[in-house]
Amino acid sequence: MEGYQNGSSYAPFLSLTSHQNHSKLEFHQGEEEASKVREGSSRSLEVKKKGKKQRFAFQTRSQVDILDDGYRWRKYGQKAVKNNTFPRSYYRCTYAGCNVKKQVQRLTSDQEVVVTTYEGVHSHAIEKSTENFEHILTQMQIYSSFN
DNA sequence: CGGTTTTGACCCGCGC
DNA sequence: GCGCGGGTCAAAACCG
Repeated sequence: MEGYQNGSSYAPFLSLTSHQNHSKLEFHQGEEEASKVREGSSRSLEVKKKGKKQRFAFQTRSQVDILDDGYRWRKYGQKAVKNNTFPRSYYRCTYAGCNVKKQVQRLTSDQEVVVTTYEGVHSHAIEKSTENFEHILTQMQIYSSFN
């Protein structure tokens, strides 16, 4: 992580935490993702991104699944996971060249708790004001599931 | 009319 | 080799 640890630049999505030192944010620096090349198929999709895939998960108490963090997301899938009655939604940043993914999941035990997982780093500025999301940050809790 | 959501199919890795 | 679990695609519906 270089460049956005002081909040001077945009973190994956937590730029607004610069003044909120209350929450300790833990980034999960992703490992290098191996190149995935689908061969022999009608669609030859190659993911040759060298790869730093940052993953970050947290949970909030919200009654709505969609947390507006200032970016524009396009939903590309929804799948139900085992051990969870509620489905998990997959979103993607619609900015060109910005392949940030985000996944929202709701706990089956606590229906009010929504687990949001970000994956990747945004390479562009936020369009909307983050005041809304900023308020969410104050109540959000870091999901310490990584080891 | 354009972008986004929806929803089932497809695909892939892993365990048995 | 097959089945399961999870992730993604893509075409049509939908909404401003």
